Amino acid sequence: MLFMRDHQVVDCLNCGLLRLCFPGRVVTDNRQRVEQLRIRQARVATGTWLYRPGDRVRSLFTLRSGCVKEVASATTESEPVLNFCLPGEVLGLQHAGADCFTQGGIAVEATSYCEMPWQSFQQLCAESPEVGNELIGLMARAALASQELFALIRNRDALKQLAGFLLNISTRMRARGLHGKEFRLGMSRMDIANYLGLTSETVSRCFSQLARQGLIRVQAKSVQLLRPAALACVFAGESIMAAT
Amino acid sequence: MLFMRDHQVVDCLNCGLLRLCFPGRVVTDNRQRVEQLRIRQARVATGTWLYRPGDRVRSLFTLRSGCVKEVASATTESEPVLNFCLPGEVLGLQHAGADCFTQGGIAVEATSYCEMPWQSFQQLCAESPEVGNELIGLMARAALASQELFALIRNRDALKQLAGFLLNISTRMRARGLHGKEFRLGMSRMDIANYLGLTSETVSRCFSQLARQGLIRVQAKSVQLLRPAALACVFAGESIMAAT
DNA sequence: CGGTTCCTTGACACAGGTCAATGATTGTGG
DNA sequence: CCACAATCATTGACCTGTGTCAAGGAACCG
Repeated sequence: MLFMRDHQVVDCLNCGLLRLCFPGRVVTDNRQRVEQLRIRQARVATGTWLYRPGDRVRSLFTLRSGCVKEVASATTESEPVLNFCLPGEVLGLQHAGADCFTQGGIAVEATSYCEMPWQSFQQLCAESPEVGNELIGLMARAALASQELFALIRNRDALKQLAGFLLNISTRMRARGLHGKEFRLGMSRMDIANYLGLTSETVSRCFSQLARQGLIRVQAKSVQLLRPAALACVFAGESIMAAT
Repeated sequence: MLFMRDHQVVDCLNCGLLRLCFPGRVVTDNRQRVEQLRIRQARVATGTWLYRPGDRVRSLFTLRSGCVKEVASATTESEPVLNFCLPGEVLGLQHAGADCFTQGGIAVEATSYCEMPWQSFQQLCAESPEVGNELIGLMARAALASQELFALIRNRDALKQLAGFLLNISTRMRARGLHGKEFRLGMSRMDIANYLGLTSETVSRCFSQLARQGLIRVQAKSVQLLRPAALACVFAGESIMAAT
């Protein structure tokens, strides 16, 4: 595995994802302040740890492309996956105010991200309560999303779980302005299994079953949702009616 | 079911749980400010909704005694339980900045709590960045705890799940200065089942099994951890060695 | 192009869901 | 304060769904 970190200081105001990091109004009110955040951009290869349990917490991350899985333990994989972070999403919010990471973050495919130091960010919060409120809102929404996924996983039905997982990914992609019906799942079947609390075999079988029923199309890591409404029916536990 | 709300304005500085709401240093630095928070105290009976999905978010809650379950849906129970809130813990943090509740909170036993308006609290945050940082830290820790529980539930073994659940409750009780080895589980078996993603029968069977092995003692809703170390072994998946 | 890793599919066993009946506990009204 | 009723907890028998083990095939990387 190549060590291909390649840091460079970034100008947020030229960043297309700017509004995804923080809502526009905060930024326009604080152009000079945002520039002081000293954000660094980096690209890493599959399998790279963005942070490990025990590392000192110094930064907050925003994904630009790729996918990062959050894991509970430092041991070599096959561990429960706590979350998948998608492009445009913020990573590491749960460690605000903590000394050391209690979790790890691993790129599951080639990933580029921005890294902003907490220190300068906290300073910005102190100067502008508005930014602090944005942070609080961001954390609250993340917590709600986390609990929603929580509920998803306890749907004691591998097929429902996978259907819910795909719909969740789709929704999050759409929220970032990407195609919600055709996307690439960068993570392995094993990662998905460790996320849903299943085995990779079962995940595989469920993919096949959904494909056989004509609800999705799977080509390696590319997934296409052919009948999202029917998929939602599967998730809800109803039989597949003639949904669009 | 009796409607036994009984509001009264509370003086936090005489509250024994004060330090549990917010760390001492914040309070001592802001005595006058805390008094302006206009906190109300209330007692409710089993089954009372503290808030329902769709209700406007106005307040933040702190439990003084009892237990509240957070649920995803407004329908009458038998729904996934997202979290149990124990005495001394803060409820509703995930709704910071939101308009309406997306979840509901139901007392699973006779419960008393404090209710503080977000409005006055946010004002306090704006005046004192230190309080804002406390809030952020509180939310971050809550998110981490939530993800830890997340991992717990995916232990695909009903016995391990229940062992982990009991240890988790025990740890949280101890963190609040209560007995960690002997406590009352106010919620029903069904609630526990809905929380762990099991059925009430399985939960019941696991309680019996742990009791049969001499690890716990169960008397209705009272639970006593006889061999916590052995319980931790069950949770970890190891066989029960001669742990204390 | 070859080797490794990952994905898919099959056969089988077992944990836990489902259905059902009995026993304990809680709360209510006389 | 006690008795009754309703809810909740426990236990058993049976069956489905998913984990486990194993083998073959596809995709990815050097």
